Amino acid sequence: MSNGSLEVMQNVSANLRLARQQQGYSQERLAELAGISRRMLVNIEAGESNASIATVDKLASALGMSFAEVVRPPPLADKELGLPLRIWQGVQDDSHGSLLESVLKPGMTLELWRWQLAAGDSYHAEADAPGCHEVLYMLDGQLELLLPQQQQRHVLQAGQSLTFALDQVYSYHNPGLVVCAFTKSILMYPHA
Amino acid sequence: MSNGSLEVMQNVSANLRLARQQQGYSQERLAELAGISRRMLVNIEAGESNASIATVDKLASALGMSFAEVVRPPPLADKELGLPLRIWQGVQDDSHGSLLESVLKPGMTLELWRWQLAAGDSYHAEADAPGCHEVLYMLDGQLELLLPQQQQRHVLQAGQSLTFALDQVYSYHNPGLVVCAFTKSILMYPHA
DNA sequence: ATAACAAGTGCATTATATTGCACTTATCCC
DNA sequence: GGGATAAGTGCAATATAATGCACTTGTTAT
Repeated sequence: MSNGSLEVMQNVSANLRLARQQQGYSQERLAELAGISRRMLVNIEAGESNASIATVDKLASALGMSFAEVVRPPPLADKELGLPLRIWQGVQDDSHGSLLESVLKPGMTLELWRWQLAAGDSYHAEADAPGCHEVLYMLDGQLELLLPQQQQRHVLQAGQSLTFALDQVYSYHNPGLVVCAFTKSILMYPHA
Repeated sequence: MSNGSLEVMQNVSANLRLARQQQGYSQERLAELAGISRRMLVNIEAGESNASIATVDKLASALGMSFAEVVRPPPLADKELGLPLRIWQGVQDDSHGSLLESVLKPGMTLELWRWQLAAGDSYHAEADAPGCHEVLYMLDGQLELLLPQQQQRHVLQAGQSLTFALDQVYSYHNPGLVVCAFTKSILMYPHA
């Protein structure tokens, strides 16, 4: 039992219920997928249970989420496309649900972009000037980064970040089934 | 019981043991501080127990850590596969529903943070060194930024961004009814 | 050598997470 | 109306997390 006062469990119940509803599962179906009883899921969603790590992990997996995602404080609710954005520079939009926009005025030593790539979408970029570095921070979903010159391929998850030099070709790809979102910072001055 | 195969519990045991030793606590002392039995702590550190959320949370608190910190993969996950490329799993620090997460390793000329402020929560900061600039980009909710030295007050909405110099006091406040989230970039110019 | 402390083990006991089932309530559809 | 699905409740039964204690092992210090 245990009262629902534990903050972490409150996060768990809120996140689970939201994710379950967004994916269109009933409690019974999700419990079945996770391999736990529906009774337990009811308790967890109601915040009336102090679940074990394993139980929460089963539910996270069944929903395609990481444990950290389920445990973290309230979700970035309206993740879907079309949230109000103030745009400083032109928007390049490639029709099927992807979105590229510059968050900052151009001409600074820092560029800041917010990107969304639709499921399955890709983007290829040529090499930029030496001394430029990119900082990528995943907000939602998954992103696959390809660096052919280094024969490297990385899959980034929400919450992870990655830094690399921009004097090489690279390409993005969204391997997931849902739209992914990330911020892309470009540092313009030379740096060790 | 449960075998020690669950990845999250492996993280928990490794992180707890490391933090406990770094802070110079014996198992008995930590168990006492956390309000759990020493036997349980032994099991958890040995990875032989599928602990409950509440138990892990008690231990995290006793060590001055956040739940997320205890659950995250060990810091060695700092995988440096290729030299110019770094993946970094953010370090979180959440208290009473707000969340401050360092997205990048410290020590770069660019810092990148992800913040969440609980509804009604505030944060006050003293003046930083000249030459530092902040770029704030709202992801969700509302944020009120106060710059008392300039007698300015700005309310930012999701999608908006704002830049200001850090050589002055400033404070954040979440005036909304829901949690707000934003990224906070700090640019550190070597000079000027 | 003895004492003292920290860490690990085995096991019976207790507390509680988890299950299963029967039931209610509400909504939607034919 | 009746039938179907989804969500929530109460309660006994079971599995297991969590406790307490006695014990071993290893280390350090006097």
